[in-house]
Amino acid sequence: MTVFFSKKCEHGLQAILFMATKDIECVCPAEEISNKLNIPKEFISKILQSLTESGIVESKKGKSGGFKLAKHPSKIKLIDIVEAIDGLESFNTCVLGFSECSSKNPCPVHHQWGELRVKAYEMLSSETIDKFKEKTLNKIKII
Amino acid sequence: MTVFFSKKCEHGLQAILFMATKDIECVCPAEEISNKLNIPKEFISKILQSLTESGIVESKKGKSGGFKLAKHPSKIKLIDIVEAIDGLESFNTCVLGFSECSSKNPCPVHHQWGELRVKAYEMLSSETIDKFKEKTLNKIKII
DNA sequence: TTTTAATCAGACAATTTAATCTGATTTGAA
DNA sequence: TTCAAATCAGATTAAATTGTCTGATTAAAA
Repeated sequence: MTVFFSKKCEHGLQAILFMATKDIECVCPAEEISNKLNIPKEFISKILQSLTESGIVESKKGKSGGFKLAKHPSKIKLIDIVEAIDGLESFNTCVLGFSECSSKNPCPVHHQWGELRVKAYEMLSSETIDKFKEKTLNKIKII
Repeated sequence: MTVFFSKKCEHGLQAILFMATKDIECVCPAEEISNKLNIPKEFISKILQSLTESGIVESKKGKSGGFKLAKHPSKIKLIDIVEAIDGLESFNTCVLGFSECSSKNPCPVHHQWGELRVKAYEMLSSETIDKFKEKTLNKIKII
C-alpha cells in the first residue's frame, strides 16, 4: 500500500468538488452524492458531518434537507478539505519514517522529497475549486 | 492520514539502507537492526523474510545467522524495495480516487499529480543505494 | 554431542481505517 | 396534525494494517 490521501479524504474531496458544480444555494441530499460518486451513503454522510464542523459545508435537516457548501467555491481550496480530514502532518514528516529529519540531518531523499512536498502543497492550494467545475462534471458523467 | 509509504515499507527501506552501510558479506541479526532502527524485532524480521522471497536479501539460519543483502548495494534501488513491499499501484491510480483517470478523462489535478508521480518515481529509481551510505549513517547515529 | 543463538512459520492480538446499522430528531408538505 | 424524507448521533461490524507470541528448525561453536 502506498497512498497519498485516505479513503475518507478522497471521498470528501470528490463530494466537495461535486457540490461545487451545483448552484451555491442548492441543497444536496447525501443519497444523491452517494449515487453519483458511488460512495456508501452513511459513509459520505459522516464525512460531510465532520466537514460541517470545519465550516466547509452546512447541513439542513428534515425533508428536502441535505448538504450545501458553506462558502462560495471561489473561497475553497482542496488543501482546506485535506487539512480538515487528513491533517497536514504528512507535509512535515520524513517520507522514509526517520525521526527528526531536517536539512541539518537529512535522510537520503530529504532534499528531493522536500521539493515534491512543496509541489504537492501548491497543487492543492494554488487554485480554488470553482476552477475545477468542468473537469469534475466530465469525470462524474463517465463514471 | 496522508501517507506515502506504508509502515512496512518505511521499515523495509530503513533496514535495507542500514544493511547497505555494512560490509557486503556481513550477516546482520534481526535484533541488531531492531535496536539500531527502533523497529520491533519480529516485525522487521517478517519484512526481511518477505524481501528474501523477492531476492533482495538473503537469510542465514542458526547461530550467528541473520540477514544480508543478496546483491551489491550498487545494484539495488529504493524503488525495488517499494515495489516488493507496497507495489507500484499508486503510481498508476488517481490521487482523488476517481476511476479511469487518464489524460482523456482527467480529474481536476490529473496533470499536476502526474508530474509529481513521475518525479517521485525518479527519486526512487535514479540512484542506487550505495550512494546513500553516508547520509544513512548520520541519520542512524543521531536517532 | 550438546548448547546456544539465530531464523522461520504461522497463529494470534491490537490498532486503525472503512463501512454499516439503528433509532432519534428535524422539518417541509400533504 | 400527520406523514415522509432527510440529517444526526452513536453503536457496531468488517477489513486492513501493524505488531506480538510461541514453538519448530537450523547451524555454529563449545
